[in-house]
Amino acid sequence: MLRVACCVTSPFPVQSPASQTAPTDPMKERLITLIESALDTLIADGTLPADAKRPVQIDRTKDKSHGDFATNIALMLAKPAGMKPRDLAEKVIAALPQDSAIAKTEIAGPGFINFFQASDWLNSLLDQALADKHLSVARPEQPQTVVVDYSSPNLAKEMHVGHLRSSIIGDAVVRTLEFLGHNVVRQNHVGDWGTQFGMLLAYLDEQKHEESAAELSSELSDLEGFYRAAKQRFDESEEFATRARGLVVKLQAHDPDCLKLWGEFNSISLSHCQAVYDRLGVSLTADDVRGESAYNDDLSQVVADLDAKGLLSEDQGAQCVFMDEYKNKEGDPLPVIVQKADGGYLYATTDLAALRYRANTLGADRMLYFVDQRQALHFQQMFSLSKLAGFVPESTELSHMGFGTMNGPDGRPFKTRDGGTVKLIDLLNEAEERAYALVKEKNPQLDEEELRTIARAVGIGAVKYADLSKNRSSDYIFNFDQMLSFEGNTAPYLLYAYTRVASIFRKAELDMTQVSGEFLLQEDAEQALAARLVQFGEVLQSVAEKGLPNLLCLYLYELAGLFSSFYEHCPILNSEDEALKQSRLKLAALTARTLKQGMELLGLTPLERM
RNA sequence: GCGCCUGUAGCUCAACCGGAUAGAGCAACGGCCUUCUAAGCCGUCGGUUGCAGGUUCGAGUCCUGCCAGGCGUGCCA
Repeated sequence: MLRVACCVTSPFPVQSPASQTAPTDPMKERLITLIESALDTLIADGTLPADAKRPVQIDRTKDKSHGDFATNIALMLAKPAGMKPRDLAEKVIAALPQDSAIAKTEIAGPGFINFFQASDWLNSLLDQALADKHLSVARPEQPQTVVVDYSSPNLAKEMHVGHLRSSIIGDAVVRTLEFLGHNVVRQNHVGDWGTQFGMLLAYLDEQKHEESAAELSSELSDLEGFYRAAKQRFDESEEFATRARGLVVKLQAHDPDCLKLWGEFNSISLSHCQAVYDRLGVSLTADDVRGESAYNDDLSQVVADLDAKGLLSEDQGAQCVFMDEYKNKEGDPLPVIVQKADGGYLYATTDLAALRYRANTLGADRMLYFVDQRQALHFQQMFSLSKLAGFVPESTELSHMGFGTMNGPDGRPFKTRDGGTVKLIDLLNEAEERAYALVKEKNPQLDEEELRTIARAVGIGAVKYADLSKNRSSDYIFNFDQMLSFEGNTAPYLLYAYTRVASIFRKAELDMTQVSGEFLLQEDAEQALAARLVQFGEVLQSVAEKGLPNLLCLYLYELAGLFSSFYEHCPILNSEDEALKQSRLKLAALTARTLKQGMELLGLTPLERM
């Protein structure tokens, strides 16, 4: 694997322009403005010292009895003001300008100020979202160009479960960034170069003398088997291994025969990858492929430029850059080796070239790398060095969105019974088969074609959601049964919630856009659902900033749960009051659209029935 | 040795910049289908947040020291 698996805390923090221009929740912004105004008043009348001002923190409350929003500002300023927190809170409230969005304020606990939002205000937010194709999700004031490096399989091998996380999580973040209005450039940095390739070409060359072209072609279609055979030769024969290493150098020297062999691998292997992407619903295409080899011509220049900057030094025959921040086990400076003693270039050299390309040619404001956590040190070094060398502007945000290792139920790295890697395609087949059996059992009356369509959405969705719903940074326990249980916090739960809404509109013979009237939110279930609906944009913003799709999963799961509760407790079509019926239809319609949009951003396929 | 990550209910995971009574799902147990899809809803049970200190009005969250596991640490990617 090349760049298989979260979020690492870099010792060299990079600025996040995203967070500076981020549109937050409109209600929070409004409250912050009001509170700041109140603080100014208190400073002016001498209640607070002039230097007491600090960022106002507004949180959504967890408990409804605490209202909708809360601020701890009185607790923060109690000491500088020399007042008891609750007394200060009282002053703050008294100094708050009138605002129609707020129905009530209260002091609670040690000195929190709780805000209860006015129902008119909430209703107007809901109506705005309903009237907007973009669901009232704010667009950035200044869209960024975000280059996202994800999936990036090794073309020398078949894709396996280790590639799931990067591909799926990366794709969800990419979709979210695009929806928000950023300019996203996908980069599939496939491994089409390097030592492993030398081994394969050496083996291919060997086989050419022993097999017909037809046999060879057939053998190549099973890349996995081909790779194993080559690896075996490599491990067993020193002579073969030497030849393999030599071929890497020949490749780098653009030897025509080598290049021809190499081209055969690429086209076959890429077609396998594309089939998996299509099946998985990952939005990558051939246009997004820019493999390691694409930077070959620039590698010598990278080294020369490092030299020109005075960063390069030779050590034991290799061309290295030493940075003070990085030490080895003896406490001596740790090098980044950019050219081996034999003249060959390395992974690091390629990544530096890629960083420069992405900054200069692609014009990246931000670069995200969805790559295995184990490569954290490598990326820290690359990020530091690329800025030190001036390959990337200081202002560019560079983030390694690392993720944990894929483990089996035993907590050990995930393998098949015989110790091999699990092919992605096998996993997807299994998921669809299980889903098919379940769908058929629940809805035997559906025709075959629809059964298959549903099984695909449910099965593939379950696999993706299992991964998306977990925090990127922790190791991942891969469990077939859990992944495909289809109960609880799973993709089918979200899909099901959506079909329930769709079913209502089907039954009523209404289009989801054919809703009117005013919101009348009386029941707890209605209010809770409504309050959650207006938080969609805020959640998407977090996903885009942090690269954590599990936040969107959590939101959608809670939204679906709140809808289910509403659905059970509040009759919609059977409502006796026509105005109430219209209000509930509107709530259902907005829920449906939010769920659908959210699922699409996760790369799930919403279904009208299941 | 040094560095990074992880440790929360029996299991899998949440917990927004330090905030109020640490939440879900699975499993277990008990209710709810003549009424919009029961892949659902409602409820019960389940916790010394690895351990010990510290900072704070307030700590799962921040600091220090331990313990356990994983990963990384010069010519692989």
